[in-house]
This record gives sequence, C-alpha cells and structure tokens, in this order.
Amino acid sequence: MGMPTLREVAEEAGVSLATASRALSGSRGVTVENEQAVKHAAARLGYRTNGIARALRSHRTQMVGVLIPHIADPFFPRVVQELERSLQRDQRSILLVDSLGDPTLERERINDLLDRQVDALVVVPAHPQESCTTIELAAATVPLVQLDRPVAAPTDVASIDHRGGIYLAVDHLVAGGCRRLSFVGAESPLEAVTSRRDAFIERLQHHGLPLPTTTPLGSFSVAWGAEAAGALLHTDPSVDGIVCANDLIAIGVLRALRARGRIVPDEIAVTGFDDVGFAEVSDPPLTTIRQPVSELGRAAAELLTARIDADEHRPPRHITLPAELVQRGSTTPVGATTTRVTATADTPGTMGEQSQ
Amino acid sequence: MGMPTLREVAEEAGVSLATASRALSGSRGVTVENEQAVKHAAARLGYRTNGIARALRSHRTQMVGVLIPHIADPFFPRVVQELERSLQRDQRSILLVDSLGDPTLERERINDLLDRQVDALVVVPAHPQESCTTIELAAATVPLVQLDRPVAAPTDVASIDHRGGIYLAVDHLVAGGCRRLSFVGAESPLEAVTSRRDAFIERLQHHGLPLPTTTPLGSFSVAWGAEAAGALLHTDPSVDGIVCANDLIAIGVLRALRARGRIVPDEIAVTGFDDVGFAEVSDPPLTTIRQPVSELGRAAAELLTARIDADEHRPPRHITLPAELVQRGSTTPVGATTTRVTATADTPGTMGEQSQ
DNA sequence: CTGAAAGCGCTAACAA
DNA sequence: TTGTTAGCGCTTTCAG
Repeated sequence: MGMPTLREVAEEAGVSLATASRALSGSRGVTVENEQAVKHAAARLGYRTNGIARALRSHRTQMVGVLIPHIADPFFPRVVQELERSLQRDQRSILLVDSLGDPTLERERINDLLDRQVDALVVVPAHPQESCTTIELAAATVPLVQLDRPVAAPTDVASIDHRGGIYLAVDHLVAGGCRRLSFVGAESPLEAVTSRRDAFIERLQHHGLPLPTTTPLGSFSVAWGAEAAGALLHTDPSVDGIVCANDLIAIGVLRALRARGRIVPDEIAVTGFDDVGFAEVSDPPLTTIRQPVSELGRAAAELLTARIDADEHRPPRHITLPAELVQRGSTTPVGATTTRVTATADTPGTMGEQSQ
Repeated sequence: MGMPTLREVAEEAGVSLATASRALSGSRGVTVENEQAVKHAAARLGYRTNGIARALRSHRTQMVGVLIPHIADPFFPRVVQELERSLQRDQRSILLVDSLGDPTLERERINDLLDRQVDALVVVPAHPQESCTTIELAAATVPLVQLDRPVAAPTDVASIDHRGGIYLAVDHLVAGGCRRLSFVGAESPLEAVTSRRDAFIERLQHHGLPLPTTTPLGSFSVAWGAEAAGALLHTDPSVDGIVCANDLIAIGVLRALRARGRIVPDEIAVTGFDDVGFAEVSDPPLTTIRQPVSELGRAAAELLTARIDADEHRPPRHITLPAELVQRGSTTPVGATTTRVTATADTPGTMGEQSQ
C-alpha cells in the first residue's frame, strides 16, 4: 500500500521502468501501444508521479521563488496572481516568501528558496541599495527577474513608467483647461516615488506653464493630502489643478476642497496615482494613473521563461510598461468617446495584447 | 565545480557522510569538535544543503500548499501573509496556487500540489458543494485545513464568526439610540454572506425591535447600496440605522443619504462589514465590522502544525474567530474610552494574544 | 524502440 | 558517537 511507484506501473503494464517513464513524461520514442498500456496501468493503480524524485533526477523543480517585501500591500497580490497564471501555463508553481521589507530577512529567504532548488527567482527588492549584493549573488545561481523597483544589478527587470504616468496626468489637466498646477507629494527612498515630483516639474516646463512656489512632500495619507491642500489654497488661491503622488493623498485633497466649498472639477481638478479600490468609490470618483499590475506580472513571467527555456546567457533585458490614465469625475473630461489613454512605453514590443 | 555536495564537505572535514549530515541537520549524537569541523568545512566550501534530495529521502518537503480562489481579492493576501509568517517559523514555505474560483481548476491544482509532495494543504474552497469531494480526497492524503468558507468535509477548519459580527453591529446601533433598523444585503451562494441577513433579523428580535418590512438583497457594490438606500427612505422614512452586508454597499448608502440631505450619524447611522481600506477614508469614516484576517492565517497555521507535528489522527477541530467592531464616524460613538469591542468567540482559547 | 544500469544528494537503519 | 550501507522514486545514458 501507499502510493504506487513507477516501477509498479511498469510491471502492471509489462514494460520496463524506463519505458514507463518515457510514456508518462511525454518523451518521444515509445510505441503507441506501449504508451497506452502504461497510461492505463497508471490510471488503474491511481499512480501519481512524484515531483520530488523527478526534480532530484532531472535537476528541475519547476518552481519559481517569488520574494515580495510585503505580501498584503494592495499592489503585489495582483502582480502575483498574474505571475501565477502565466507560470502555471508552463507547469511551474510559485514558492512565495515575504521579506517584510528587511534586507537581512530578504537574504535569508532567498537562500531558503535557493536551497529548495527553485529554477528561477522573481524579486521585488526590499531596499534600493542594501538588496544589491544579495540580488547579484542570487542572480549568479539562477535566472532572476527584478520587479518594479530594481536595484543596480545586471538582471532582467520588469517595471512601470511612473514618469510617463505623471506626464499623462499633467497633460490631461492641461487639456482640460488647467493652467495653474500644483503637486502634493510624499517622501520616500524609492526612486519610483521621488521621480514623480521631478516628472511633474519637467512636464510643466514642457508646457511652458508656471511652476508652483513649492511642491510639498509629506506621507502617503489622507491627512497629509488634506493638510497640504489647505496650505496650497492659502499660498496660491488661483490653483486650478492638483496632481497628487498617490490616491490616498488625493482623497485628502478632495476632502479639504469640499470642506472649503471648492467645486471639483469645475474650479479645481484633482488627479491621484495607483488606482486603488477606493479611487473608484470616492466622491467625486478620482481620476488617477493606473499601474498595469497584471501586465507587470506577465512581463516578469515572460522574461523568466525566455531565460529558462531559451538563451540563458543573453544580456539582461528591461521591460518598462506604460501607466494609463483613468478618467473619472475629479477632472474635466476630455474626448467624450475615450475613457482610457495609454502612455508610450520605453520598450514596447512583447506587451502588446492584453488578456485581463 | 558546481555546488559542493555533502560528500565533499565530509571529506574536507575528515568525517563520514553520515556524520556530516548529522552535524548540519542538527541531529544529536555528534561531538562538538566534529560538529564544528563539519560546519567550518561547509562554510569554507560554500556548501548549501539540497532541499530536494533531503525531501526525497526524508519524505518531508517542508512545503505547504495554499489554494485560494482569487489571490488578488483584498481579503486573502493578508491571510496569506500571516500564514507565511507563521509557517516560516517552522521552516516551512508556501506553494501558492489560485483556483480562480473554478472547482475543476481547483481539483487540478490540488493534484499538482500533491504531486509536488506538499506536507499539508490550506484550502479556501472554490464552491460550497462542488469542492467537497476534491477536498475529502486531498484530506485523505495530507493534513488539510479549510479556511473561511468550509465545505462539509471532516477536516480542520479556521473561520470567522460572521453572525457574531452582525450582532456587534446591531448592538452598537441600538446602544447609540437607534430603534428602527434596516439591512441592505447581497445575494451570494456563500453561507458566510447569507447568514448576515439572518443574524440581523435574529438580533432585532433579541432586542425586541420592529423588523423592517423588507431586507433587500443586491450585489456587493456602491451602486446597489445607493439604490437600496433610496428605496429604503421611501418605504420607511423613519429608519434611523442601516446595517450593510459589506463596506461597498455602505459607501453607496452613505452617498445616497448625503444626496438626500440626511445627516450621518445624527439622523441615520450606518455600519459596513469587512473593513477594507476605503472604510477608513470614506466621508464620514465608516463604522464597520473587521474580520480578523491575520488571526485567521495564524489559526490555520496552528491547526496545521499541530496535525503535522503532533497527533495526525485526532478528530477535526474547528476554530471560529470573533469579528470586531471598528467604531468610526458613521455611527454615534458609544463609550468614549474604547474604540474596539471584541465579540465572544465560539471557541476561544488558543487565539488570545495578538501580535500584529 | 526498449531495457539494464547508474545514479541525482541526501538521511536513516544498522553495525561497529 | 561514528561509519557503512541502502536506498527515497525517478530520469537518463548506454547498449541492444
């Protein structure tokens, strides 16, 4: 009793162990009769192949390690979902670990994953500098893709064009008639975040519009958004458009504006960033920049499979995905027929179609 | 070259393969000198133990399969995070798969996980009936814990006391002075959802309060909440408290009330259910019932480790965790000092402390 | 196309 | 306490 082994299946089918293995693992070089005989025998005995034995022998576990700084962050689960779906198509599974944003823990977890012989790694680095050597070391052992906030290591990367996203927001407000724009930002060590303010300034200059006297930085919170908006109305009463570094801040801004009786979007338009769940249910619904999370997961999976199945030693590739503008009620609508406008990507190509 | 094996470590340390194994895997019965020698040799060679070989030999992979109907659902990632953290303490990792809510896919994924020789499974069933045989079959092979919405199979279960959560909401409204309560619900095949309406009715009867003429059921959406609230004000203009089946519905209700100039919470109080992100940032902030998601993950991990490490054949246990009331601005505050009130659990005991 | 044999790297009996 | 010896269940040469 216990699970039947391949040897028993072979005996039941009247063939050798080798033939049974070939028949079940789909290798060529087995007569149709033998193949059927083996498959029937396997079905009769309720045989299930032992993935661990297979992995030990074949040096392939068909497992991909996925390391995330904080699994519960609303951003990552959607990436993981698409990653899982994409990898599943190649019979690969995800071994999921959480670094809790700690570089030391991150290093341990990566070693755990490598000990388990994962075929590849997808990593969202915990820290822009401290994660670097860990990632380089890991990348020397297995194919590795960095996601979303790459450190300076020579690996494949899939990330999002935050800068282009801010451009979209500014362009949209300008197209809607805004001329005095302000920015409410947040402090962060992540380049993905700090670049948003720079992008805002650049784009104003591009349009030849006046720069705001200050671009205040606070936290990613409703309270900060409300506070900053209050100050802003005081500093620059003629402001007619506010670009926010994320949706929470934007919600705070909306609330402060309402408290002061300013009509959104007629008097002042507001944009967010991220398109988290409540952007859609805020009042008014928030125009925001959506990050293409599913596409990010898929891009990572593509980079990985390409490197595992094909050219293991090609130079690193960097896929940057365009963010998109989601028009809702907090800005003056532009172009009645379209609701979504896509930014141009740095590296288009593979990511053309969209399945979700 | 390539990775050094334990054999090479043994040679380097001048001991046998077996001793080297014992020294590194922490088995008793090795002299301190030998243990040190082996560990130094391992460090010198950069030895890393091969988890696959170990698993094949020891019949333990230290992997737990986790099957979720929809990873990106805001509810599950937090459960998974806590699950991961708890299992990590016992050196176990999570193999994560998504059934997409499809019982057929669910069956395939469970078989994948079993083929990979997971030591145990945590399953959120895709369907209250169709998942049953799959789960029974799997539970016959490895320890299995059902999470959150159990099917009728004799396994360990960790779930949440939704009924008690609704009781909390009703009691809170009553304590705040409400006397004419209504319920806005949603249709669903899940018992966890349908039981909410029943619990509402029960609790009104318990308080001797009048039952509403209808308890409308719609979808989990803002639009439905707004629609239902509009109808409700028409049917029963004297309503002074509305219990909603989830937060999205409550947001819709709040919006409809504001549109009609009804003051929340002074004229009408509103409660939600789930405590998703935007409950906190709605206007007014939503009083709601929080599901103890982290605790749920931890409970599942406890059930699992108990069954793996200890008594594999004890009868199934069912842990039901209490929901808690989170008081915010959409209801009249009760008891100025406390903000959170915890319901009594069916099965208290193990889940007393709280770390997150 | 098929089978026999040789392990993948490790742990678990068993004997010393 | 240590070493020797068998494998875990499978894939993959290598002959035939």
